[in-house]
Amino acid sequence: MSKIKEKSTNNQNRKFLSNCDMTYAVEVIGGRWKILILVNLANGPLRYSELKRKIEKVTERMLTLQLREMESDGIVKRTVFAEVPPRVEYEITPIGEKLVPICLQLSDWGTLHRETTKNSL
Amino acid sequence: MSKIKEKSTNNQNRKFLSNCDMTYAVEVIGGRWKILILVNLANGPLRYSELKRKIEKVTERMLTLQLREMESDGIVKRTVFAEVPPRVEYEITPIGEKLVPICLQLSDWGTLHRETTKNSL
DNA sequence: CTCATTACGTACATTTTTGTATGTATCACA
DNA sequence: TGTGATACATACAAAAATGTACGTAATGAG
Repeated sequence: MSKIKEKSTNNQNRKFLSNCDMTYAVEVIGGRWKILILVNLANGPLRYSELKRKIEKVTERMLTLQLREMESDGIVKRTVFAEVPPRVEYEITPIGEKLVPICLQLSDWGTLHRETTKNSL
Repeated sequence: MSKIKEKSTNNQNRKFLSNCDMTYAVEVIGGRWKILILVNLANGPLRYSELKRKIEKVTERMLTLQLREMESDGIVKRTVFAEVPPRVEYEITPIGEKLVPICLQLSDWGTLHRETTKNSL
């Protein structure tokens, strides 16, 4: 906003102003099941049915939908094996990996927040 | 899940299993306008109309709704001054502050992700 | 021949989120 | 007396997300 010469807080402000990337990131992980999927894949690839079992409450439809979105967002990779019965494996992509530590921080924050607010609210 | 003695990767798994906190955190920041509000408040308190001006596309209704939710989630504080015309200021709470750096990381990730995928997708 | 398994697809219903439009109280100022 | 500013509220509508129920192809096991 301010035109040209400014120092110290300017880097911060830059980031604040490029908020689209932030909103964008939240959209990418914002689905009801996406971060659960992400962290479940953090230990290595899993097939569809394994994911289904790990995330008990998700329906097949939702699991499929979220995986497809994550795939087209480039954070998971889908591999089909030509077998019968079918076998499909999902794994995190390198850029998806970079989300994992952030998710863990969110988890920590969530824990902290719960502990904090259970006393005050 | 596994009952008792396990070492190395166990801490990781613990975190992964406490995924509720993660989901919870995503819900807290998941509203369409919440992180924008958050980072706009990161430099100090703002009044309603100032927020409105900074986040141009938000409607008054949405701004109010999101602020109310953030208030009841304990990440922003609302202060009413008994003046006419009315004056209401919003500021981040200490625990809300702790979300800011995480949001910035998300922003960075978003930037990176865009740069990466614009070539490959 | 029948049944189970796997990884989905599809139609439809419900819920949640977001948006649009309009109204309101108070007071200062012209 | 009329107008503008502020920080909302409220009714209604549209859109997006999520859920429910059921179907499907291929094949090996019994």
